[in-house]
Amino acid sequence: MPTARARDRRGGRAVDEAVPESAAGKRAQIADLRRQQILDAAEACFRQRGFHNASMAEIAKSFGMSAGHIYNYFKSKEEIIAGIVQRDVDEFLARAGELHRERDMQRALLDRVDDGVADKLNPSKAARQFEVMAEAGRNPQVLQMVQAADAQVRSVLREMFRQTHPDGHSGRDLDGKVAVLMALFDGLMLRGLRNPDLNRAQVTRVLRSVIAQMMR
Amino acid sequence: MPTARARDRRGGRAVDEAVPESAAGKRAQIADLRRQQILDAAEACFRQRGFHNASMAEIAKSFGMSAGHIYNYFKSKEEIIAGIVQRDVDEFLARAGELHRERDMQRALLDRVDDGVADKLNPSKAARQFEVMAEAGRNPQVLQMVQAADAQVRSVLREMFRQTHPDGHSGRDLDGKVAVLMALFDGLMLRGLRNPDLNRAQVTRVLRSVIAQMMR
Amino acid sequence: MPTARARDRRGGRAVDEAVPESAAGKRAQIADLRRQQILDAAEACFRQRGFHNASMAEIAKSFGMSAGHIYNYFKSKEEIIAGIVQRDVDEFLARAGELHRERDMQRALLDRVDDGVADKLNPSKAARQFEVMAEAGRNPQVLQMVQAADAQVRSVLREMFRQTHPDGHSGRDLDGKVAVLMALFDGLMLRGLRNPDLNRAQVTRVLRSVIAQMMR
Amino acid sequence: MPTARARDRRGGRAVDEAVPESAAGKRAQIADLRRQQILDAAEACFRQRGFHNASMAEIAKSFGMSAGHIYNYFKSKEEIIAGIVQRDVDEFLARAGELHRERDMQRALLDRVDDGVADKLNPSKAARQFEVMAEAGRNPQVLQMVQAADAQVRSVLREMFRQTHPDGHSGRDLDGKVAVLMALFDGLMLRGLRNPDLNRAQVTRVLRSVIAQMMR
DNA sequence: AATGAATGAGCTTTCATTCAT
DNA sequence: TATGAATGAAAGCTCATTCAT
Repeated sequence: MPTARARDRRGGRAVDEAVPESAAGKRAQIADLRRQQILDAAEACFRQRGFHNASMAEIAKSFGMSAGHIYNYFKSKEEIIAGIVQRDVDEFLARAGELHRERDMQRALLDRVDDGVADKLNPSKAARQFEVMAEAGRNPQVLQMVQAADAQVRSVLREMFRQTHPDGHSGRDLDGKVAVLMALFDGLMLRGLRNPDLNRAQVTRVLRSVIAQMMR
Repeated sequence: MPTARARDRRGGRAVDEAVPESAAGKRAQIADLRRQQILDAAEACFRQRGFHNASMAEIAKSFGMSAGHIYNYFKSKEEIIAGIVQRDVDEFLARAGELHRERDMQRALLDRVDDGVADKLNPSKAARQFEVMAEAGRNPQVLQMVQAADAQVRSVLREMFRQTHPDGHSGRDLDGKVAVLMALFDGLMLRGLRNPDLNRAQVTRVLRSVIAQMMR
Repeated sequence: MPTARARDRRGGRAVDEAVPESAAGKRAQIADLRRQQILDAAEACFRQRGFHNASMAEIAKSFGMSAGHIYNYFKSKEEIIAGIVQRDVDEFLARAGELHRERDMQRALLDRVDDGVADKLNPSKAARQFEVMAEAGRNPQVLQMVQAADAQVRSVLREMFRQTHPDGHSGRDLDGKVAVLMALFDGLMLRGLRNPDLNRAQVTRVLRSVIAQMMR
Repeated sequence: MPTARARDRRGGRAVDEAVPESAAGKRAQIADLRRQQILDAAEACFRQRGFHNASMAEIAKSFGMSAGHIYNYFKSKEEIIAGIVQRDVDEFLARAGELHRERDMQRALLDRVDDGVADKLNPSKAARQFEVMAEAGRNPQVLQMVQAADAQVRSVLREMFRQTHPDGHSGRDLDGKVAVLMALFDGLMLRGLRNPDLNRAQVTRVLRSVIAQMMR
């Protein structure tokens, strides 16, 4: 495997990289790849066994790296956890960004309810969210990360409400509406685990109707 | 629950318990007390450090018992976790029971929205819920416990919807409505952690209005 | 059970005890009974689980005594082990005593070969002997006990050889013969465990013939 | 056995091992060394304190390894015990193998009586045998190992008896003779512990004569 | 005499982390 | 860059033993 990797390095360069790329840049790029591999592997292990039951050796072995080597890319297990939370958070923000770029945000949101429900009901994604939230309860760094991301999303949604009814939505309850809207989706994650037989189509229907009314 | 037990003792058992309560009875009483002490201490430790970071020694020391002695009351750490989840679940069911005993369940629910919101936004309670849900993701015993309790609550809420509109609530979306209603409250737990500045009164107002419309 | 025991105490006295037996004597007797009960229970537990895997609690529970109470009769677990070894040793000596009291010791021994073989091949008795011998390897008190008993048995067997051939058995090899004779029986214990399919009758036949020749 | 391994390396592998032996090969070599060190240390500790009184920490410290590191070579303490039993068994079989390769097995056996007696009377070797046998009484894996080895040795001895008297040894008592022959040696292990003053020369003399007669 | 609550030392085992190579 | 040998600190758990009652 080290051999294979070495070959890749020399062979592939000219094609997908700028010609005079510095050796340092090259190295940084590989380092980034390694970081992503580690995060991927850790994510899989954490999902199955939880943050504190998954061992570094396990993570390393799962993609053929030595445990010791991980420490060249992350200072500690904690930092890996933080890295994973960061990716979650980034994905979360990306979605909000998509919504934000739409012209009719309300319509876009309603169009996405189906996807959103499916996503939130996915039990394995949900389980990790809980792990993260539990971690946030005691790890200030993690807490700060999820709170910061949440603030950004709230700001997007606030704008959406304002866009819908420039005057109608009194500032008075705007934040409440945003909170309830977000709670609706967040709450689905618990639903998925606590009621595995839940019918997705039904939920989507009801949810869309509730949201539509909130926006009226 | 301790209250209930105390009632039993005075109320029902004059026959087999002498006035100077039997030694065996007193022992059982102390044993019960110890079990509760352990659960209380564990709860506190778990809240601060999580199920898997809190050690038995820590729990024991936190209320002055030796670690070894705990094993006279609980067979394993797992069993303590299960015991704590059971207490949560019991409390959860007790609330549903209260609702169930009301004549006008819809009105009772709306009256309780304020309390419900306050409860769900309590960050320390929320943190434990996440810990429990994360645990449920990999511990089947715990999963089964929360699912069973959830099923009971759902059945109460289904009845509430039916009571409101004997014919109006088509069976078709009944479960969806129940799910969304529960998701609303569940979701508040994430809100509380992710947005600590959330205004409770605002949320209550919006939430009450959304719920009222769902029931119409 | 304490009740039952109390009844025994009062009820049975006159019959099986001298009339004016002192209270102290009575107590000593009960204490003896308890000691035997403890040894019996310990023996059973040790047989199944070994000296060091059997716990005091286990032993106590197996016959309805509390663990703590055992310490009123034995100072430590070690002492129980010693007590058990002592009983083994006593039984061993009793057999030698029987032989010793016979007029024709050689004939008596040959008559007993069958029983001896059966006894030594009993795997559960054998297993305990090994436990004892292993213990003797590191516990001087136990070692001393088995060595002392062995010396007595050897002296009986020496006498047997002399009785058979007053002049023939040169002192020169007398001890060697005794040793080999004892080794024959001792060795059967290993045979029983290592070869569970061993045919007892065959062994007895061969063994008797070998012994007869040694005595000629 | 280590000797055998060393031979393999120099003799047979010029092909797949470069002169500066491969890193992987060297590592495997060190790993083997470590396994042997652990078994050696464990053997010594077990001899002094017994399987269940000797702690992993003790074993590790006795040759300067950390306790945790042992688990990189053996999955559990049980496995170490099994490893030690395996070494015993291998040695035991090696002796039977030697005998088997002789042309005149009977003569070879008689020549070896002296060594055999010395070996069996060695109290420290004997003590470990008892530990092993006691363990066999409750650990099926260990029991199976000693029984399998015993079966092999019996088969060699059966052949020896047949070789001596092609027709004379009726199949009828053949197994009995083998059993008694083995019991003689096995029994010496108990003799050595129970009678430390035993004169080895005497025993050898008597034993040789008894064996010779059995074979006649 | 008898209980069983309680302790504390010790056990096996796991694991994040370091470091020589 | 990459390995994996090695450590040491904990973890969960067991148990002989003591002691108030």
